[in-house]
Amino acid sequence: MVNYTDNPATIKDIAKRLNISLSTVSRALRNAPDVSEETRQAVLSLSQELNYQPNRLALSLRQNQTHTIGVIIPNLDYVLSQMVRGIDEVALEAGYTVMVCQSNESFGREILNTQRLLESLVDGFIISVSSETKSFEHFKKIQDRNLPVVVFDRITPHLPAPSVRLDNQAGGFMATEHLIEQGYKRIAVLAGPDNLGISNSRLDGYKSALKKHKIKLDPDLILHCDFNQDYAYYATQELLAMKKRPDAIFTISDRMAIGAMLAIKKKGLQMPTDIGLVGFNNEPVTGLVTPSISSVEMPSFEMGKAAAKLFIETMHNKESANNIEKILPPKLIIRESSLKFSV
Amino acid sequence: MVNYTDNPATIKDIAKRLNISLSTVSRALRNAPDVSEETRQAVLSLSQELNYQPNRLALSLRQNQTHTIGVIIPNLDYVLSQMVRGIDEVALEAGYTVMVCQSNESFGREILNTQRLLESLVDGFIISVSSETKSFEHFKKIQDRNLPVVVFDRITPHLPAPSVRLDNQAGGFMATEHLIEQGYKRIAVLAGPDNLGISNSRLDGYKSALKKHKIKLDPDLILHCDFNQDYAYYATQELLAMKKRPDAIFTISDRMAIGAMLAIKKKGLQMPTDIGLVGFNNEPVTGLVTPSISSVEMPSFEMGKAAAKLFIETMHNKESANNIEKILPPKLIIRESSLKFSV
DNA sequence: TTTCGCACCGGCAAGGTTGCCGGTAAGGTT
DNA sequence: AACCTTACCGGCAACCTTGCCGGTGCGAAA
Repeated sequence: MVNYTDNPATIKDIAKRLNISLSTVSRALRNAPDVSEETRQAVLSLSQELNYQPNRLALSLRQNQTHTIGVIIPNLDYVLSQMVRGIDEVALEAGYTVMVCQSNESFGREILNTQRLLESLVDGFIISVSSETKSFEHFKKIQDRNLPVVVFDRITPHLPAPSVRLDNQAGGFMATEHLIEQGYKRIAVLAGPDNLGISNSRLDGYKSALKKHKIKLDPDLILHCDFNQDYAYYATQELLAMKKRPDAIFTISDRMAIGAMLAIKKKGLQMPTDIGLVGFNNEPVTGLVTPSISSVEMPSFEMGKAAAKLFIETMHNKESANNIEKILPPKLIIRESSLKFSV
Repeated sequence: MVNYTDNPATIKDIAKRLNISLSTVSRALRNAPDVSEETRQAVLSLSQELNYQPNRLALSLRQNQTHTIGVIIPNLDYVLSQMVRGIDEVALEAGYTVMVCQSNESFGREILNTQRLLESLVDGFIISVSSETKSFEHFKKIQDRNLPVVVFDRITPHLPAPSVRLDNQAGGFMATEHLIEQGYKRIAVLAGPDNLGISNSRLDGYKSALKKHKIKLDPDLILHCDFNQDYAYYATQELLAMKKRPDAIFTISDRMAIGAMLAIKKKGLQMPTDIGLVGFNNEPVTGLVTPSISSVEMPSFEMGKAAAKLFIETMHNKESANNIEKILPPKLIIRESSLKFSV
């Protein structure tokens, strides 16, 4: 016996066919009490026969929640793809659907995205902010509506919320200390935009490694540039043109490391002998280029899972979890670009 | 003057405050006729003051459409990320929101995803099928409900629907012909799983290039393996261990090209002199490794946009557009791995 | 016999929006 | 004076589901 109508069956159809009320059918389907075993069985079997599926729209309208999470991310590069996969994984498990919006690192687009997701009545947000973002008014709207927010990866003090992030300082520290231990003396940094916490933390790690090893900080060796291969290329050319050029470069991302590598090669310098290089993120490409590039690995997939888990927790007890901050450890992957001596 | 309640304002609130009926407010907001200019202005200004935003849930329930597109893709690698960005772009413009689900190349997961998206009452689907998928029952459910479907990239005759794809045969052809013109005689292919149309088309292109240049097809030179770097690595080792080993390899994806490259290097052979190599997709990594790898470029971002546009069209006149098939041209990017003579 | 408790069930309203229809008043037409 | 048009507006139902409350009938206890 099949569905009689084109439209999906509703509770009403079942009620009519069984000559009982809507309420009873509803109760039967939800395993609520106040239904005799007999009618429950009848309802259940008929609902199967009609291939009944509850209408999520009506349910959401009634219960005022959509079981949907809005995810805003700056792009879909390697790292973020992994994170999204992690979020997806956990969300699916918990019965949530995910709406992913890319801001493309654009402030205006990010505003538009939040707008759209708010209109879609998502139950909350998981956010990694765009590098362009310096004002946070659009996110306040979210919290005004009392919706849970979890920030991850790129966090910022301007958006207080439970967060999941890498221990970026530790990452910067281990990259720098590694270079120091390999005998490099003048270590430059290609940092990101200076409003980006993620970049500044890695920079802090760099600084504290220098401090620990009693190396004087040279401000000329710190360059802020866009999170981008081309900018890094030009910035590196500048670095290499200095009178006392650096003998190692730590870049805040692998994209930038690639840019640096290209500039170094163009200049005719050899890694690791003439100059050392360490990147960040451990994208697969770092292991494939020649020389292979050392990089700080972050557990992206795990971070995504952690963010989604934290979101679900925050969802379930809104107040308590407000100051939670999950910090995951990085791991240095040493490759040819920085390995003067074997370890 | 601010919102008086915690909850977002509804049409009801406006009606009450202005002492008019819900219907009138609704009409005023939708710029429908039958509203005096005076009351319309009153409604509009009050709705701004209260920061009224229509409740999409109620709207969707009423109008039986959610303005949401379900997107199912096998993963979020470089190419698919670009495509998703293209889809996003067009969908946003057209007032649609996108729900992206990754099947992770898993058949079971793909079923689950369609299930979930159907429950979410998406207005239709944009699909690129998993490589594992050999049965298509789960997609039939979609078409049973008369929802529009557009397939892209990985299309299959088992799922008839308007489609957007690369001219894969042309891609395979130009890659192969290029190798032939460079003087390679024994050209091997690393193909994907043999149920994957995308792979078979590229293979067809390979075959017709051989035919055109009167080169006998050697079945031993065609290897099917998983779409995956490691498998390609082992497959290439096999190829290189043959008595009469191939002097060029065309791989159906860049991932596989990387695997092949590693195997070639391990064996101590030189590209392009000892052996030529051409990949597919033109992922950025192909331009960064040494030697850089020639690859067939596909306009991923444009394909995503085209898919979304086609979806919207299909949406608007359900019947007519059923047999549309948009085919985009590939472009060969020649790099060191296959360039014996300059062009 | 009355009262109570229990097991089961139905009606109504609400959630926010729109489509359809009917209604009113003012003005114009025959 | 009777009728029609026009411009505007409100009521009701529907989309689908659930929560609350108010039943009904029956057996058991007082």
